[in-house]
Amino acid sequence: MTESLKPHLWFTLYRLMNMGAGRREIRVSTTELSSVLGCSQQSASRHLRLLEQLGMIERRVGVNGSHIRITEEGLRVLWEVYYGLRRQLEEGELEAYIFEGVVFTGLGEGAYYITRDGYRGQIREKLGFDPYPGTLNLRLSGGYIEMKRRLTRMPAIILEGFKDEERSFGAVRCYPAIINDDVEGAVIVADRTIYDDSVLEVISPIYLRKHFNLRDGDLVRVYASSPRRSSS
Amino acid sequence: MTESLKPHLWFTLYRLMNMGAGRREIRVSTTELSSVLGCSQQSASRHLRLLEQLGMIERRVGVNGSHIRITEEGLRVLWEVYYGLRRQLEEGELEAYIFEGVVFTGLGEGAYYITRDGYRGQIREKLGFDPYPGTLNLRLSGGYIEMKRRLTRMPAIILEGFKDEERSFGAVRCYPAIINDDVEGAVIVADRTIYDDSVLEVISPIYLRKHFNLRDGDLVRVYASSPRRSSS
DNA sequence: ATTACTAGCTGTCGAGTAA
DNA sequence: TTTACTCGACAGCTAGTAA
Repeated sequence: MTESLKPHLWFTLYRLMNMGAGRREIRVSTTELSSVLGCSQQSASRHLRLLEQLGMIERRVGVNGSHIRITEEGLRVLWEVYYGLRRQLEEGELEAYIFEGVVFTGLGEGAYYITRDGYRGQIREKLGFDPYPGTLNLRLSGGYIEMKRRLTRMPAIILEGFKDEERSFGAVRCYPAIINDDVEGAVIVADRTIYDDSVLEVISPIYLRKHFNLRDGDLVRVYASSPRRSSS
Repeated sequence: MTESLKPHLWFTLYRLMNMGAGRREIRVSTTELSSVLGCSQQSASRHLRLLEQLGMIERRVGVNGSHIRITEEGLRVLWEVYYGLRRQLEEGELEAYIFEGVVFTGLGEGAYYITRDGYRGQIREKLGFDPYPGTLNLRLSGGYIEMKRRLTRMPAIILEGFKDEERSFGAVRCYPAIINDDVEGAVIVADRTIYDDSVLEVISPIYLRKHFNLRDGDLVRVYASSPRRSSS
C-alpha cells in the first residue's frame, strides 16, 4: 500500500491528473493517452491496467474508450510528491491543522492493534514513546472532516505492515500531535480501517481519558502536523 | 531542451532535490544515494552520469563521494511538474470551506459600510443580490481560524475601494457563501478591518437573525467558496 | 472504433569486479 | 573507501493481431 509507485506508472498517473482525472471521471482512449505519454497504445493500455490493479484509478471500459477517475489513494501519491517539491522549491511553511472533535467509545479495536508488537516497537522507535494500550476516538464534524482528508495526504511517519502467525496487518500513517495543548501523542490513520473520515484516532503515552477526565461527548482539541522528515 | 527526462531519471533528480541539492552543493556517495532510491549502487552511479550528461546536475567526483548540485535546467524540469501538480491539486481542492461559528453582536459598523452606495451597487452587480443593511458576525475558534486565513488567500470577488465627500473606503474581498445550507449570501473580508481572523462577517439579501431566529451564542454553518472565474 | 493478448526486442538493472 | 566497467537477467516496450 505504501510501497511507492514505479516512476513510469507515477508519470502516467500524473498525466491522467493533467487531463482532469483527479477532479472528475474523464473519457480517454488508450491511443489518445499513448500520444500524451509518448509511448505505444499497448503501453498505455498496460499502464491503465496496472494503475487500476494498484488502486490508483477507477476505470470503466466502454466501447468508445475508457472512463478514468483517480482514486483517493492515487491523489495521495500525487500529493506526496507535490509536498516534496513544495518543501524545497517554495519556502515551505510547516503545515499543521487544529482539530476539534467529540469523544466517543469505539469498538476497542484500537487497543488490540496498538498492542501488537509489530506496531508497538515501531511506535517506540519512530514516534519516541510507548503507547498506552488503547486509542482515543474523536468524532469530527463539518469542515474538520475535509481537514482530516488533507492531513492524510501529507507526508507521514509510516508504521510498516507485518504478519504474525494468524493474520497480516496493514501499514499505518502517523502524524505527531498535541492533545488539548498539553500532551504529546499522534494521530493515526490505518490504510484500511473500519472508520471513515469523520473519526480521528489518537494515541499517546498516557491514558488520555483519565488524564483529562474525559467522558463521551466531551470536546477535545488536537494539533496535528506533518513530520519534518518523513521516515519510511 | 524540452524533451522530458525519462521517469526514473526524473525521480532520481527529485530525490537529489529532497536531499537539498536544489539549494546548495551536497556531498553524497553512490551507495548512500542507492539506499535512498531503493536501487543498486551501480544504478545510482549510472543515473548520476546520465543526469550530468543531460545537464540536469553539476558534479565533482571526489575521493570521498560526489559533490552534486542541480542546475538551473534541472530546477526548471522540477518546477514544471510542480506547477502541473499545483494547478490540479491546489486549485481543485481548496475551492470551498465549511465554517462553523458562534453568533455575536458587533459594533454595528457592518450596517454603516454596507449601506454606502459605493459598496451596495457593486454587491448588486457582482454578487447578484441587494444586501440586507447589516452583517452577521460569527466568532470562529480552533482550526476554523486558520481555515479563514486560507480562504482569504484565494481568488475573490473584489469590491473596489472608493471615496465619498467625507472619507475613503478600502477594497473588500467577497466569497460566495451558503448559510445554514439554505440561504445564499457572501463572506466579506475588508482589507482593513477592526476584526481579526477569528471573525467571519456574512452578508445576505435577507435578515439572517430573523430568518433563522438567531440569538447570540447560536451556532451557524457557512459554506464559503472561491468564485469559479474571477469576475472583475 | 475500441481494448488487450502474444511474441520478440530493447533498455534498465545489479552482481562481480577493476581502478 | 570511492566510482564505474562488463555482462547476464529480466522488466518494460512495441508490432502484429484477435476480439
